[in-house]
Amino acid sequence: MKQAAIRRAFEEYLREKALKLTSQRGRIFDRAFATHDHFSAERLYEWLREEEGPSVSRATVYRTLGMLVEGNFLDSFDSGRGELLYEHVMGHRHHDHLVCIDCGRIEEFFDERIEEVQEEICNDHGFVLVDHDHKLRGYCRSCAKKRTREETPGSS
Amino acid sequence: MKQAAIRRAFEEYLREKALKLTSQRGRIFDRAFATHDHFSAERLYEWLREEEGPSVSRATVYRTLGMLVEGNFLDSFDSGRGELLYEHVMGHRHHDHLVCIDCGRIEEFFDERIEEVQEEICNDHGFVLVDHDHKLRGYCRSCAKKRTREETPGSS
DNA sequence: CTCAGTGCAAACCGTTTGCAAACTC
DNA sequence: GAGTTTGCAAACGGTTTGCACTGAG
Repeated sequence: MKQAAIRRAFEEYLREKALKLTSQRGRIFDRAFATHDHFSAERLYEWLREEEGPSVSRATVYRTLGMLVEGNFLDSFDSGRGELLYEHVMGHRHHDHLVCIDCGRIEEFFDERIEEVQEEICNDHGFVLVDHDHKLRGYCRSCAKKRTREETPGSS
Repeated sequence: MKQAAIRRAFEEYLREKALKLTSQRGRIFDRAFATHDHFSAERLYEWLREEEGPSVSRATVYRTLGMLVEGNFLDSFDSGRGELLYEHVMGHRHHDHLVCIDCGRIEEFFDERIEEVQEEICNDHGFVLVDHDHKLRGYCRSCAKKRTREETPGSS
C-alpha cells in the first residue's frame, strides 16, 4: 500500500469514528509511516520538534499513538526497557521480535509452527487467545562477535 | 526442596558473595518463598508491613528482589501492565505464561517444540539466545464464559 | 457556533538513588 | 571498628490527566 492510500485509509477511519483531522494528527500519522523502524513515543516527539511543521505537544503524541494502535494502524510492543515501541502495520504481517540485549538492535521473526502451538496451548488451558508477546533476547551477530573477542585473551 | 534447605542455599549464596544476612533480607526471602503465586514488589512490600517482623522499607524490598533474581532464586517477568512480577524458581523448571486480560489470572505453560524453534530462529539470525519472554494474552476459561453470556441476548 | 482536540504543567506509578544513620561481620 | 546495608525522601522516566484555550466541522 502506498503512502497516499494509507493516508486515505486513515482519513476514512477518522470520518467513520467522527474524529477530527487536526494538523497534529496528520503530522504524527505521516511521521509514523515515514519510518520503517521501531520507535518510541519519545523518539517520535523528538522527530516532530526537530523537523518543521505545526507544533505538536508530547501529550498529543501519546494520545494519537494510542488512537493509531486502537485503529490498527500501528502495533505496539513492550521494549522490555520500560517503554513501548511502535511500528506501523500496513503491509506487514504479524511477527515477533529478537532483541539484542547489548546494542538494542531489533530483528523480526515469524514461525508458523509457534503460532500453531500457541493455539494448541490455549485450547488445553481453556483460554481464548487474543494476542501474544514473544521476545527472544540475546546477543546479535555483531555484539556476539565483539563479546567473543573481549573474552578471549587473544592477540594483543 | 524444603523451605529450610532453600533458606540454607540462600545463606550460602550470601556467604559466597560476601553479602550480609540482615533481618530484612531474611524476611523478604522467606516471604517470597512462602507464596506460590506471582507477586509484584509492591504486593510483597504490603505483605511485609501487614505481617509483623522487623520493618523493611520499600527501597530494601526492591533492592533485595533484584539481588534474588541476580542469584537465581527468583525469576521476574513483565506483567505487561508496567510492573515486574516475581515468582520463585526452586523446584520449578522454566515455563512461560498465559495471562487473562480480563481478571489478570496467570497460568503457566511449557512446550519443548517452541523452545527448539526458538533456538533455530536465533541460529538463523546469528543471535546468541540468552532468554526469552513469551506471554499469551487472552481470556481465561471463566472470563471467556462470562463474556459469552454477556454477548448473547440469551435467556433473561 | 459547538464540542472535540490541544497544550501545559502537574500528577502518576513503579522503580532507583544519594546520603546519613544503623547494623553485620 | 570497617564497610555494608538500610530508610528516607527526593529523583526518575515514561505515560496520563485536568483544565482552560483553540480550532475543525
